[in-house]
Amino acid sequence: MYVTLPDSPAAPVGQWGEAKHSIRLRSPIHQQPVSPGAALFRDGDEARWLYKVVTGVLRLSSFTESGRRQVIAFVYPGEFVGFPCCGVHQCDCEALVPGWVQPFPAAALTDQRGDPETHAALVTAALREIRAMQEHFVTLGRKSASERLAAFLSALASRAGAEVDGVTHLHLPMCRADIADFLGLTTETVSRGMTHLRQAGIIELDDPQNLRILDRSALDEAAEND
Amino acid sequence: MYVTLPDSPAAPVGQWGEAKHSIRLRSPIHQQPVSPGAALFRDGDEARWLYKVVTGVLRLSSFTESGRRQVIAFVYPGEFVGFPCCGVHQCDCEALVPGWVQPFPAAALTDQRGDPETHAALVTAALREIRAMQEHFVTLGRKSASERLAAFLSALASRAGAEVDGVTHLHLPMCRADIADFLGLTTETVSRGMTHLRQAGIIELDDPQNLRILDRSALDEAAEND
DNA sequence: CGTCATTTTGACCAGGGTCAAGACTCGTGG
DNA sequence: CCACGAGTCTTGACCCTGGTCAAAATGACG
Repeated sequence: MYVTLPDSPAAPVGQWGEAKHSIRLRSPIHQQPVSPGAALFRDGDEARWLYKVVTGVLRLSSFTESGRRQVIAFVYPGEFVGFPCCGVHQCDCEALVPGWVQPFPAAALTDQRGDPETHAALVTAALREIRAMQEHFVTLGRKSASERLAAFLSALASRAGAEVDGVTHLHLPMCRADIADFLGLTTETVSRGMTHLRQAGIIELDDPQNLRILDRSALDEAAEND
Repeated sequence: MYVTLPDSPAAPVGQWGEAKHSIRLRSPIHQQPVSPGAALFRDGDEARWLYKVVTGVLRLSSFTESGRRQVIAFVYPGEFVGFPCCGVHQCDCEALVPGWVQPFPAAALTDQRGDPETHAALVTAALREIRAMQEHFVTLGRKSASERLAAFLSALASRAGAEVDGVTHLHLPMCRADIADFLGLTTETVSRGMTHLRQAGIIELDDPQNLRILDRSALDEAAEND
């Protein structure tokens, strides 16, 4: 039986609100801070913990033996990260911005004794992960560069966009290289894609990290057809 | 509490042996046959069952709204298929060759009451699925056409290759178009890739569906570097 | 104001997609 | 038994998307 400790001091509420489908869980483990540069875990690490992002954004990445990087996912508040296989983490996990994560014992994934509520939440999250990855397969395998970028921005807008007067404001915590490595492109191609979307009047860039989506339906169309 | 029925007549042992890491489970549900052309389930179907492949090979595929196909996975004996999200299947599932599958109630994924053994096996399979998908991301996002094909053949050889006198014999139950849609390529590129591997002395083709891997280490090298 | 990292833009080129034609296999029917 | 046709696979010619290389713009920071 787990010892129940009081929750750590109230979850810091940052710029990244909790996602709508978030599952709230009481947990005996204190939240812990994450900061850019320091890895939460690395490929090959023994997986003692899974984490739920409370605030901030994490980046999962995997490497080829020849050093090429593939960004597996960006993880936003309310989402879980660190699903192990054979008790071992499968990729590197780093924070893009300072934030807080809530650890959960990895054993709760396979063992329903202890906290059944946590167990159910973790399994549900794993299934959601599988679905998200299947959708990303289509993006990587069957979409052009501009379609990939549009699909990416559209998905991010749904997760982290702030709608003001019919215009969606979107902050990108990741750099162009991160986006490129997520979409299977180069930074140059991502940059060119941004320029095209800007020239088409679909988005507006305040600076490389902050943009406004002027025409959401055009963006969604660009994500599908070209 | 589940009603325990006797197992269906002995599992037919076909050309595709059970994978080494297979998890044996007693189950109350009868095995069912699958044949090419008939879908086991389709994208959007209510997910009442998951399936463990006993014999045969299945193909999971997903479609763009514009009709482009992405093959998500090929599923070999011993592997599970049909992980739902929100109670719904996420892609189409068809058999490539006649075979048998063992159904498991989808509820056993999220509900630990009933059969805890099945539950644990399904969760473990889901985690294995996540790992396999992460590896495929690297293939789709960061490998050239020839690297993808080599990586594909190498992976298949590990799963389904038959070693005879130091030469790995491999039967491909899927057509070139299936391979292409799995690797994010075209049939022509897959075909050219096969020719290159053949001309390099790495593989030998008896016919399009049957090949021998003459130099496994060269194949693995081609999968990584080029 | 200088340095450094990131982003953008341009010029060039090649990997792989597209289109088209042949080769090969297999099933069907005359 | 052979002709025919459909489907799959292979090969060739061409060209476009997007990668590569290089340089200029932009911005952060000491």
